[in-house]
Amino acid sequence: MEEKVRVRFAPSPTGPLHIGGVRTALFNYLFARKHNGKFILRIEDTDQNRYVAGAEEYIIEALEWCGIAYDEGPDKPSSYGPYRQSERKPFYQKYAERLIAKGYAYYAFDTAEILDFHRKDHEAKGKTFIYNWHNRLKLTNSLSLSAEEVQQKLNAEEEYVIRFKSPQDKKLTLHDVVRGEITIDTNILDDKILFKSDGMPTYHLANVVDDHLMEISHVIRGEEWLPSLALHNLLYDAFEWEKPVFAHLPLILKPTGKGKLSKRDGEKGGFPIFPLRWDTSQGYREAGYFPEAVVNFLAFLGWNPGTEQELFSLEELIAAFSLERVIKSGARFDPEKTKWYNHQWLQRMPDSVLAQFLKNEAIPASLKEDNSLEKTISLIKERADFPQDLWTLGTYFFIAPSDFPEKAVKKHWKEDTPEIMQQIITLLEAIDDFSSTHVEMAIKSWIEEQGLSFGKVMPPLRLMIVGDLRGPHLFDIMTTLGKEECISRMHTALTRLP
RNA sequence: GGCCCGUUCGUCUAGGGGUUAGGACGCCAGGUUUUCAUCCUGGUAACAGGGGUUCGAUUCCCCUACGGGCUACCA
Repeated sequence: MEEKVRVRFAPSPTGPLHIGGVRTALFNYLFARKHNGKFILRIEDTDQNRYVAGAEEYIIEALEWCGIAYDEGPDKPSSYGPYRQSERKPFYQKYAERLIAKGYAYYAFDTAEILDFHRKDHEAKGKTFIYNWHNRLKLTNSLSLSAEEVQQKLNAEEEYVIRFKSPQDKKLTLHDVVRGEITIDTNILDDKILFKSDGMPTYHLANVVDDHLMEISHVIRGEEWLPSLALHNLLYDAFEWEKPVFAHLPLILKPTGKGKLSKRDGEKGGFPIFPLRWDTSQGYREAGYFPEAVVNFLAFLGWNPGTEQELFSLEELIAAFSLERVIKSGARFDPEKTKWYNHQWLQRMPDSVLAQFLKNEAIPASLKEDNSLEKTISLIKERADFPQDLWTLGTYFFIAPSDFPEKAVKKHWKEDTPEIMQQIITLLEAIDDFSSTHVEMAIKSWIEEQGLSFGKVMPPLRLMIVGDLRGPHLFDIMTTLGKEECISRMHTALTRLP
């Protein structure tokens, strides 16, 4: 019998979600769906100073665009709510005090200035200031002061924080699905602040309390949280709560250089870092990526199915996903490969969908009624990475060429070319069945009859029809354009070329 | 600095005591397309270093190096 799976994605609304965050959400989502569990969105807005307006909406919109649907969240309430930590304040106060009552936490009255002084002082001596067992009695807190003094300060409404009393001389064995066992000496832990002087909890308290209250079974989060795992374990033990299973995901690293992927890298490397536009940074959506492609390449950053299949729909990912196959080491982000994924997904899109894109985004209004759109797309989509490429790659299907590249003209437009093309026009005019194979047959046999070379005819013909030496099979283009248009283009070209 | 985590082609990765160390992206070459791109075929390229353990280590252990994270009244 499988335990009930409940997982959460818990972003902080301090700005737009970047693709690293989307990846974390995705893995949680995949895991939940795989095990018929619930996926929860929880907004961790306990830092009032860093709150950014619009960030929560952005997160929700981004997840929706990616197809990562959550079962519970700020806009999808259930009995486990509310789903914004700012709306859960009473819980944290209560549990922080419970910890104090049990002797696992204490009030501390040290000011930011005094702590800062200690830190700098230690640093100057080449040491590190850690607020914990070896100096907590020398500082101002409810362990060093008498009960009367503490009560006096509390009554006077002096500012205080609540700190966790980290144990001394203990070896902790922590468990992580991705990394196995991790051992920690509690003596190097500091007495982390659980409850801030502004009445809000810190991440550590809020996270553990909420995960418990929301009955989270698996905590799947980024590796940056690994150092906090000891504290979180200790907290669960102090509350006498059952711990969830932990899985720490490897970080996504910069394409080049040092460190984890950041907003700057996108600007530098010319690739999106956010799923959707934020301020002046365009997102994957605006850059022409399909959500399917984004999800696909994100899934392969830090995970793989162990088979050689690389193209996965969301449904296929759900079926294939497992935490055991998550990779331990950080993954360098490769913007080139994201293009390849998009190319692959574009090939899988129905022509009707791509046609709609062209209609909406690219084609000038005057040309929108062209009914050969889908046919055109089937001819050019295989060379496109992005929907917008369909327009740049196939403009000539809609607009007759007016310029002809000098280099190509010089190479292929000879003295006798106009005469030959004139005869081709005559030939085309006589063709009734203007299908690709038929036109091809007619022209090819004519070339042979005349004893001409293909090289003398085909390149200039392409030049006249397309306006360049590129594009799909010429006879397919001609059929799509139709007899009249082809002949008209040839006449135009004859007047403009020497 | 301290603590924790990690290290297979340039990149994402498979593998795992005995393998020609496999795939994908990129790059290069050939083929197809009398074009360009796509596509197909082929090629390039890796077990960080040093000690152990072992008949045998890329695989297990230790050390070093390197990389990453954390070290806030931020998450």
